[in-house]
Amino acid sequence: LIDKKRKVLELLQKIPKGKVTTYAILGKKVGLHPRTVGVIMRGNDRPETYPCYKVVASDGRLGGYNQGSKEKIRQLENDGIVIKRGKIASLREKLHKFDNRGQKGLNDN
DNA sequence: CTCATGGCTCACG
DNA sequence: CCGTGAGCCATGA
Repeated sequence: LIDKKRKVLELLQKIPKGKVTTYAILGKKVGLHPRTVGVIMRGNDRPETYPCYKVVASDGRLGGYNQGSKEKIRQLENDGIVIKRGKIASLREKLHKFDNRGQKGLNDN
């Protein structure tokens, strides 16, 4: 378990600026379920070391934040992410793929 | 070990 | 598009 947790945290650090990811993606990446990822995030003792704010829900919702959703939004905006009504704008484009597989541009909103 | 929760997601209406 | 219910995993009491 610990290894997977660390893996998730490492993946967070791999996320380039201006990009985000979802709990589901991380969960699949490490072989865990989204919920577990969320729990790990909550239990993250080093939010400044691991940018857990870059993790959002599949729907593009911010989900929550141990330090407050407000803060999460600010962090995301600081990275260039645009928040629309509490949701990520063009999440599809902002999603960071940890693997170079078929990339296709799509837009929403 | 069992029970309850949580930064979730998906399937049905 | 939104509300509801069920699934599934880790953590803490």
